[in-house]
Amino acid sequence: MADQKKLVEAITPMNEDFAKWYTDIVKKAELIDYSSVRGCMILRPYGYAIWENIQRILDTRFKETGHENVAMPLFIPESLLQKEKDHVEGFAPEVAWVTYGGSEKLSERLCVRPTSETLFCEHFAHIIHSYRDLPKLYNQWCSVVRWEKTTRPFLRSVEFWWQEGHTMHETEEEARKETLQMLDIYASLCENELAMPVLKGQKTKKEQFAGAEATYTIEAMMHDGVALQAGTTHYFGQGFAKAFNIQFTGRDNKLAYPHQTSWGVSTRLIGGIIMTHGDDNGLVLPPAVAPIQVVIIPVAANKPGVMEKARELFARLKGLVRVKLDDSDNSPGWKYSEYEMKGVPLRLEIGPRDMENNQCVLVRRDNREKIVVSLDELEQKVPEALEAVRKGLYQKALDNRQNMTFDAKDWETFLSIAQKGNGFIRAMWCGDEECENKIKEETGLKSRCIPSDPALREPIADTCVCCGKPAKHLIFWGRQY
RNA sequence: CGGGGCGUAGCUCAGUUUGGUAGAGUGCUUGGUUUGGGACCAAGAUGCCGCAGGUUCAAGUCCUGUCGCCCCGACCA
Repeated sequence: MADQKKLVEAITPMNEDFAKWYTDIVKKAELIDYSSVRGCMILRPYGYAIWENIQRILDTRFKETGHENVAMPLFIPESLLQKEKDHVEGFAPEVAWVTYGGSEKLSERLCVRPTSETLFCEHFAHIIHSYRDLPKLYNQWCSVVRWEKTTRPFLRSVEFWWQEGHTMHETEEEARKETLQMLDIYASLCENELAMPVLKGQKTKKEQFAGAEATYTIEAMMHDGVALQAGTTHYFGQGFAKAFNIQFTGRDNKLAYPHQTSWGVSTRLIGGIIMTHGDDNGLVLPPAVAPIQVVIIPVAANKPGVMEKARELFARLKGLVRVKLDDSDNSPGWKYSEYEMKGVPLRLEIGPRDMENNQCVLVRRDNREKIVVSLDELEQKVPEALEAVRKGLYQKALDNRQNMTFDAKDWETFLSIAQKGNGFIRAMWCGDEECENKIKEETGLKSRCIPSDPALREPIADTCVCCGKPAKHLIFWGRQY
């Protein structure tokens, strides 16, 4: 197409500079704006609407599984943060402190929450007395602050929006089950609604959350082969409960410490969507979270009956999908490019030629396929096309991941794959943190996880890829965002 | 936190070398013609030259400081 060139001019091509392509998209699709505070972003209506859709899906599932929403304070007194040793060591380097109230210096400085385990624990200590008070299944939607040195919109910002679930259970078994249940809910959101394949697994000790006994993760692979930690769930055991003196009287009339979990996903998921599905024409949104699922574009809108027909189609689709009619006087070509940039999954064109044939044209965002649809079948064909987009996106992302996942049985192979480019490397590991550190140092790759899927966990060799000692686990390695 | 680059109209940038009336393209507003892949004509509006000091008769331009953004590294759940 002659005009193709003009379309791509606006966005830096992916293959030329992936990082620039990414920032072009977040700005041009009007997802965010930068603010005057370093690393803090303004979520604009279009970006926030995506987040709202993610929230709605997750919040429904949290409630279906018995969780309740709460709101905790923004501030954590320093003494409270200090209570759990590993936790404070993990977070201290990146917390922001409030030292003044008005013009008075505070007697104790307050940390702006980087996560709220300590606040929840303090509260749990007040409200948990008996096994009858358990489980406590809490969640909060909020923003947190971590003073990151290098920031990127959605992927790593100083302030970001997320949900954090915090639960307390009578038994270890129940808490561990909760940890895995929430991981499944996250994975299902990613795989189904976000059309983003994720690898479920357990983090190594080195990559565990500060204060956790076990950390589980879903790892996505971006278009460029770099990993994105899309969500984590943690089993805490009784560590925090002991540090915060949370005790309850059990069924046996003895005092016991409850077993705890926490879990979270953040606006980083939006970064994942961008880098999984986006292309050189802009954002590509999975239908489930797209603020606009179908955009209706009238062609030759001044010709008799066209606008009326467009409004009629809008009214027919309105209760069925999130639909927008663009009746502005920009040219159709301009609108095509604009909504492609914004990732709208489906475009509906209606013009005089279509009206003569009682039809309209649907165009898929993922592959630009044009589908001519009889207006009699509109209500069936639109949802079908949206579902086709979802499947197409998932398959493309899955193919990309498979093409960029490699096995390495020995160190030479590992090195040569790591040097060649990005992607996941599957390799055996002895379980020793020294090997993990060495691999990080020499290749820049970190362990993503020990996969949950037994088929993926199947040993590919007997010895550790790094030191040659007997291997304990198969690990997925990769660079990360 | 180290190295490099950059802050001028909503956006992309020229102007800084050699100090002397604030610029272009695009976007925006109004009117008209158009409309199946970023249309065209005409008229108009838009600036604390990132911010604060300094040098100078005079600073977008020179000096000092500071804030922010981007890239590469280090750090990072």
